[in-house]
Amino acid sequence: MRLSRFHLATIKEVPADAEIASHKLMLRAGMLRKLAAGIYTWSPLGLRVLRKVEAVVREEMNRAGAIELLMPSVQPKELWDETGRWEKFGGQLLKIRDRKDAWYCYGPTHEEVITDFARTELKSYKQLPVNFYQIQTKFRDEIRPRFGVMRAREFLMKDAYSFHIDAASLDAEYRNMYDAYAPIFTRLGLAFRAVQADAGAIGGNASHEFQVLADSGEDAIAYSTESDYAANIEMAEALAPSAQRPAPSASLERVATPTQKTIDDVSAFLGVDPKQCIKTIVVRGREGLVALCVRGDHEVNEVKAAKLDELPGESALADEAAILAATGARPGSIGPVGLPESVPVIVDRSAAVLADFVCGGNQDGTHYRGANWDRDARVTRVADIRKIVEGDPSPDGRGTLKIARGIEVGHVFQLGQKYAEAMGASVLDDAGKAVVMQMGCYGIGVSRIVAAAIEQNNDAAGILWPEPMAPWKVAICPIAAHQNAAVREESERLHAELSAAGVDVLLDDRGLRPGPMFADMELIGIPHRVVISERGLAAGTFEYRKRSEPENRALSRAELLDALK
RNA sequence: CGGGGUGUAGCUCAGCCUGGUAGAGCGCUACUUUCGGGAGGUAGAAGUCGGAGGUUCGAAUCCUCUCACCCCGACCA
Repeated sequence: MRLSRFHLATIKEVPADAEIASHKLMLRAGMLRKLAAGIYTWSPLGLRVLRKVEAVVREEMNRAGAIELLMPSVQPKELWDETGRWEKFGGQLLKIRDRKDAWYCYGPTHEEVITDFARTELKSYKQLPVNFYQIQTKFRDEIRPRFGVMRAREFLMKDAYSFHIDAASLDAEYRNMYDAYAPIFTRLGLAFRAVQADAGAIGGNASHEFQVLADSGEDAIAYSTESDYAANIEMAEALAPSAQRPAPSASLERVATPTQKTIDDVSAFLGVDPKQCIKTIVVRGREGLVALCVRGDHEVNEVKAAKLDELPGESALADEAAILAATGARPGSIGPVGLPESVPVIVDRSAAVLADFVCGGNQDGTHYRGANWDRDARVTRVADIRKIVEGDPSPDGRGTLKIARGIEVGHVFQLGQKYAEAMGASVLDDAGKAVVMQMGCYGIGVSRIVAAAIEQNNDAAGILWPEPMAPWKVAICPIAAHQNAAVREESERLHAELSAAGVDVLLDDRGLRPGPMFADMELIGIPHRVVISERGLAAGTFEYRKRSEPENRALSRAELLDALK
């Protein structure tokens, strides 16, 4: 490729609204252009990278036995009504209307469409198992898109869906996909970790996420110092403390805390460790309100809480008026002591072993000290409802937990029969009996991988692409070619030779001065650079530099070709 | 959804408080000198000041409405 015939549009200034390295660099390198919030044009340069990622994903999916197809991005409402997700999916679903006023959505995911496809295509157990995938544009109307293509509304995703006669077959394919994902991210040069995950809105049983490790990641993952345990912090179990609850030794006493509402304020005011306080959160339950109690230094894990039987499947804070009506106090003074019978009190495992604790007084401007479970406060149930913190014991009993940040680039789910059941997707088994199929689904955020790779691989000069996703492998940079025919000829010859050898090579024939030319090649992250100059020609060597290394090397022609092929 | 902020040339921004002929840097075009780490000179093109309405002799500037975008929050008990 001759750069003079390509469209490269790098910029020196950092665009104002980019926050993180990958977003800044993608804009500076001219890979992206924003059209609207969370909606981007991929420039020719950006697209080259995106296509390379796509190619690796496609190759590994094919290798793992999945079959590619392509589904429509616009989907009729009727299909989504069948699973109830037209309503349940919420605001992320972009709903649109056609000229006849019929409703459609722009697909945020394709369980409905693939299940519809499967129920008409698949009739016999002999056609199973089968795994269909596509690489396609999705749209999710995110509350707050940010960081460029890291969290965009429109994005490119690889989504695969497998169909099975039974759970054992699903399990095997789940394992197969899990095993196929590691080589994808490894080939793309990413440092990643597979973690146990919550199934979220997609639903289902087993679920793992593949997280690229990066400080700018939006997810938190917990991992053990001693074992290979790793889980999204939403899922990581906080074990029950081994200690038994001490017997009460203090008597219950109401104290005035006129302006102290937060745990920090109350504990400082009363001279008590936050670990001796109970934090009470009031959420909307299935019927009425539910009180969630955790230790003062802990936080409620909303994902865990949402799974409680007492909650309607989501964790939403109660509004102040409802809290006041039910407890007699406002947030800041709520506690488990003396709550009405109608409010279940769910107590976290760590909170349940406290004695003589401080908690809200259910009367504005007061707290209790010396409170005790059972004696003073009713316990409906003890459950794991808090977020783990660093230093908690690992749930597998080996080591303690640490927390790292991650970018979710892949997610595998066992859906079970959730969609097949709702949409009536069944096949005949070997006894001629209709059996509802088991399903799995497996996603990879293709466009997000591009951003994640940059987060992990950049320096002051720009991007350092892992070779498999670099827009070109080699850049040829002629110095002062306009005044030196030999430089021109040698550059052309090397370009032709490498191209013929199948090397993805870029000849920078724009005629720029060396400074801007080098700056551009470094910014866009070409892994290998060869400088052709009068100096080098005179010495009979090529000046070669690896993007990841600080020094040039003088190579003979043979050495150079060897290094680049 | 709540709070805060910003919309002026392709990009980054100044000008607005205190109303009076639209600015800078980068980029772009032409010519020229220069040619191993984002060069210099000369000349030039380029903006319905997000949109609508209002106040005023006069609005980028003041007022009202509206749209878009950005940031923070949405675990506070």
